[in-house]
This record gives sequence, C-alpha cells and structure tokens, in this order.
Amino acid sequence: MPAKQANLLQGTLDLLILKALATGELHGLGISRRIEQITRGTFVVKPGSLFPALHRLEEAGWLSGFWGDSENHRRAKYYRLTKAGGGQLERETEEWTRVASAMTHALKAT
Amino acid sequence: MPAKQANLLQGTLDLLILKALATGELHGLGISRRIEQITRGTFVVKPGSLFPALHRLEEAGWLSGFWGDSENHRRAKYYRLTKAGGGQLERETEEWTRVASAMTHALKAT
DNA sequence: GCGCTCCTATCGGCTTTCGATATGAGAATG
DNA sequence: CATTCTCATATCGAAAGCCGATAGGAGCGC
Repeated sequence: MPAKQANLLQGTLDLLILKALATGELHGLGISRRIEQITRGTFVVKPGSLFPALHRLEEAGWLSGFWGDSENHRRAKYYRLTKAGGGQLERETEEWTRVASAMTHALKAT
Repeated sequence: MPAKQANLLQGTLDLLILKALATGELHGLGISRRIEQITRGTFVVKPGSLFPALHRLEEAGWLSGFWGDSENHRRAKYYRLTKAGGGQLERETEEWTRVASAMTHALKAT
C-alpha cells in the first residue's frame, strides 16, 4: 500500500476552476496548469478529476466551452466563464472564506 | 427543491473531531456540540456523519472509546485521543494550514 | 514510420456525507 | 403507571466527487 497522497478537498475543485478562468479563457490542460501555478504547486488536478468537473460546470451553466486550436496547434476545448459563472465564483469565494475562518478559529481553540 | 445547505468539506470532519477531543474526553453528542461551538456554529455535524466517522477514527487507532454515564445519567460512549491520534491531529492541522494558505493565495491571484 | 508529447475522454472503485429511520433508556407529567 | 419528551447511539441507502488506469487521436521531431 503506497503512501496516501494529498487529495483535493472535495468542493475546492470547482472554485479553483472558476478562479482559473477569471482572467481569461483557457483549454482543459491550461486550466490544470493555471491551478497548479496559482496554488504554488499545492494542488495538482488529474485528468480523471478535471474533465468530469469541466463537464459538470458547463452543464450547470457556469462555463461555456468551444473548440479551438491550442498554442501547439492541437485541437483543444476552450472554456470561458459565463456571467452566471462569475456570480458563482463570488459566492463560492465567500463561502470558502467563511469556512476557512471558522476552521482557523477552531484550530486555535483551547 | 429546497436550497442546498452548506455541506461539510470532505476531510475536515476528521480534523474537527480530533481537535474537539484535544482538550479532554467527550461522548459522541458532546463532540458534536463542541465542534459547533469552536466553529461558531459554522459546522453542524449530523448523526449520520458523526457516528460512522467516530467508528472510522477508532478503527484507525486515533481514538479509543469506552462506555460510561453522561452528565444526564444516560449510557454514553466516551472517546479520548490516543497518542497516535495526537500525532494525527498535528499532521492534519499542518496539512489544513498548507491547503488554506494555498487557497487564499490562489483566490487573491490576478 | 516511430516515438513523444499534447489534449480530451471515460470507466470502475472507493470514500465520504447526509437524510431517514430505528432502538433504548432516563426524566417529567398527569 | 402510561405517555411523551429528550438524550444517545446506530445503521442503511442514496448521492456526490476524486482518483487511478486506460484509451485514442493528432501534431512534431528524427
């Protein structure tokens, strides 16, 4: 049994994807790279998590996707935040802040 | 369809239980109340989540449980942190801090 | 052509959380 | 006593989400 590696906290993935797209459209792997970058390598999103999540978010109306060409001339599916997605990003950011603050408070308790 | 209420982030429950027991032994419902208290009401742990989690943590060796009498003279199962559980609490606290800091950084990104 | 990298995709398994429900026993009321 | 309330533990099934493994197509260098 290999050492259990740090899994993503459930629920943070959606928020990270929305945030990754806040600065402009990206294709799937680009989103993955951006998340790794803005979290300073703490979160590494695997394909098996990424693509189902992208489809889920598109289904929910937070993202809209379209096919294009990547910077390496490959077929790639780009995603962009919808207006609703922007609102969702705000709500989830607030929610995260609430939760994080409660956790921090709890962990300091005596 | 009622509004979807704030679910616990997966993974935070174990940490909160360990932390709740750091100051002394408690029975199941007491742990639940303590968590609600130290998170200022942000996290409410339901029985359907609590008891499976307690059994899981005991199975893992972080907690040890024993039967006793509650402050209301009812049969109650008390839990206390094991030595291993103390180490686990430390590790999970560090892990949470790492994650929270990465998220905070990510959410500030431009 | 061959291998390498890039890019998207899916499937099965596992863990975890929740809602609903059940059971039992002490306390309070009449 | 009998009923009802609260405390306390427990379990089950449903739903969700992450991951490892795997697949396949297409451009690029050699």
